[in-house]
Amino acid sequence: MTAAANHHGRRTTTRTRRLERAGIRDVAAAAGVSITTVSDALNGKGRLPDETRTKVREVAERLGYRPSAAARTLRTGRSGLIGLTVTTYGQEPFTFTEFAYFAEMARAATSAALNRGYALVVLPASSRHDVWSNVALDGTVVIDPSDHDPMVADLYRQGLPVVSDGKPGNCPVTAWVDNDHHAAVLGILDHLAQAGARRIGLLTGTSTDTYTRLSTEAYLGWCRSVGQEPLYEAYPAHDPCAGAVAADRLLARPDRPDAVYGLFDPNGTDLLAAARRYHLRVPDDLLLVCCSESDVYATTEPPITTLSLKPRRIGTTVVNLLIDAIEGQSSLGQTSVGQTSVSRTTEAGTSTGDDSGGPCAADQDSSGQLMPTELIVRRSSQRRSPRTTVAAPRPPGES
Amino acid sequence: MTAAANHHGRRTTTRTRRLERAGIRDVAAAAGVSITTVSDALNGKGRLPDETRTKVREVAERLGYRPSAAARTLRTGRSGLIGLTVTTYGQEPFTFTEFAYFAEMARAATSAALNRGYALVVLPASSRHDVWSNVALDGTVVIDPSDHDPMVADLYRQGLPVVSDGKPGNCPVTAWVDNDHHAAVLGILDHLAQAGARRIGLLTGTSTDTYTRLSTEAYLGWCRSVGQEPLYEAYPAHDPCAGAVAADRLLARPDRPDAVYGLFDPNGTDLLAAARRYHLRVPDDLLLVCCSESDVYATTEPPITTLSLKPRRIGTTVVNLLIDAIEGQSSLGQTSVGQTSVSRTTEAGTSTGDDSGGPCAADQDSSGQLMPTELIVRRSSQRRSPRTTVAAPRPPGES
DNA sequence: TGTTCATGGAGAAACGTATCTCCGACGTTC
DNA sequence: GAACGTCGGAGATACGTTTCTCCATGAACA
Repeated sequence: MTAAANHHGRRTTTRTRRLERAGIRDVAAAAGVSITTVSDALNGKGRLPDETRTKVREVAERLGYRPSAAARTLRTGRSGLIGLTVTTYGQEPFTFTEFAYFAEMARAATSAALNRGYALVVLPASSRHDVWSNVALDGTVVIDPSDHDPMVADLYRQGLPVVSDGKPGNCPVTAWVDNDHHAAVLGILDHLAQAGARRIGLLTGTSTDTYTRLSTEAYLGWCRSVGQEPLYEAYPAHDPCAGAVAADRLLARPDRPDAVYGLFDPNGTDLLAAARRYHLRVPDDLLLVCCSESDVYATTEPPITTLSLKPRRIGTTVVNLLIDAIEGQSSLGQTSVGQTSVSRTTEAGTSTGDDSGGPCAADQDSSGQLMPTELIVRRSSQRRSPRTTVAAPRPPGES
Repeated sequence: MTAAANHHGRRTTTRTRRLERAGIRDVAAAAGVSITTVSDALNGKGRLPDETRTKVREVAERLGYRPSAAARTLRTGRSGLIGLTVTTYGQEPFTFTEFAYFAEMARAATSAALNRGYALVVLPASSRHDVWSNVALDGTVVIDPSDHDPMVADLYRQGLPVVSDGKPGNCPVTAWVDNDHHAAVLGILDHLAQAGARRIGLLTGTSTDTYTRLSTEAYLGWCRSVGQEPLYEAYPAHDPCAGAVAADRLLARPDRPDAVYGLFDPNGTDLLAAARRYHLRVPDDLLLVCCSESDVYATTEPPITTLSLKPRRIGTTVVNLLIDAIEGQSSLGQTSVGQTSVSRTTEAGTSTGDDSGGPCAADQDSSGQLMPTELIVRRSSQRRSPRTTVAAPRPPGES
């Protein structure tokens, strides 16, 4: 009678396991129903009376039944896992300069994924091929892919959705999200000019990623348009010491700028230290802005104006876009980003066009979103009234 | 002849797929060998002549064959995935105060896992049950588990190895790693006393995690042993503003301390700001130390002495311990941590003892490792010669 | 009394791999 | 020339699900 024994002849060694984890068969046997019924009851499918459902659930609970994720994945083709790929310098998983940005972004991405029932697995681009080809991914988020990124290409070729943070150079992606770096830099330069800057310098990087390239181009374009000689120093952004040196060089020039924008997180500190060395008062002699997600710049002396790329917003958007693609909802325009205001939307597409032959996802265009940035104005870029954008609750007794 | 057609009668609809990804069967058919041979050739198992191996590999490459991770996991019971669980405050995946610590630790853990062929999946403890029960994990790293953590208990009950960062309170784990918080605090207090401190204050937290508890206890014990009245302020560490307020309160006391140790990362900044408000010079009027992984304290004015918990070392050790457990190498003592010097090793065991009945891993004791910390001495805690431990290359022209 | 439906549920076929078992063929050796 | 070890590889099974198909049963209806 116990329907357990005659499972179609399979599982002849019924005795020898029994120690192992309970499977769906065991639940079915214990509940006196079929496997189908258990599956349906637990997953809320099929047509079953409530009593059957609750009974099956009880039995499953009692046996401590946990469905095998591997089996489910094998059957359904969905793993509920999305990759978070990050470019690397040297051995380390994430880049130094993008540290705060990345951490915030990853945090938001994790939250967003979780909210929709997915988990994130971190896969540095430099990891051994066998590692990330060994995990069943439903899709991948790529942070700042390099041109012709082999990993991205391989993933895409497998038919997996790929969404990138940072407008992709030359690799095909399902969608991308990026800040409006051009507008951001122009905004900062205008802000500095309005504060009285006559000669604005730039601290930039030597790498060829999108962020560095677009920002530098925007700066050069602005210089042309207002007729200012470009004043910039470029350094390898992944080297923390090189930043301090470059900042020093920039302020040591005979044609010293009276305002500087630094593209990378530590630049504020670097520039402040350099200014101190040359006895330049900030903001009186030198206006300062840098791009950073760190709030230490709220408490430096003086507090430094920063550009925030809003990594949380980016992370959330990227993940939601990816999951939309995974679940086949190509519902453009309702990204459910919350209160995000998208400043502008352009179309990208794999402009090379010839080898569009991705096995799947070939029907929807590779589209992108530009997200706005936020300038947090502090004393370092203002010569008059120190009016801050973010009104932090100030403890009493401030001088 | 083409052995493809008669696969035992299965796959009757051979025509209809063909669009999908190539499976091992397709490779076998194309290479004119059996599935077994393909599997063996690709995995370097079995007895096969080299020519067969290379031929199979060529065919597999040509077809773009990627083994199904899900199927492999189902068959072998190994997913190559390890969970990284982190406690949460509110909605966010990781805690605010542990931010830099966590980021560094996670980074090292990711590297270490990758080096051994595993990938990390981030699973906040607050995530929906269905999410993390839906991913096939080989084991889990838990950061600072709370007492009787239900998630940890559930994982452990499933027979999964669990290694915790932070000595676990009351939940059973396979192994744990923690800093020697007691020794660290005593070291700092001695250091401050040696620098001339007479009344050392503490900025601590109100939460009950191991770190906060052990550190506070060490402080209180030290006070007793030297006969000093305890001077401390506790605040909810997850609230960034509360830290600034608590720092202010501590320095506003009538029995104001002449040295303070802050347990959390932002405390250095908080205390510096508070000292400025009260016109206290650091280090002349007030000695300062805080626990932080951030290098911003190298460039504050003055630079602040910090205690580093060496999160990279912890992350590496934790992951290696976990993978050792997963792979059944209960080889204690050869953790392959690299150049790490373990200061002391104690034995913990699930001291409650009664329900040791984890289905697996029951043979090896739940053992722990204490790792040393590092005090990075800077100006804020020295009244005489500013001799730093880390000799950062200083740019020329420093005043 | 037969026909139709809705209900509740059982059977069995995949999903794609790893691996255990076994088999033929080909030297070797006594 | 028969027993035997080794090489190279094929067959088949199991991993634990989901899901498609289909069958009873009883009620409603003509």
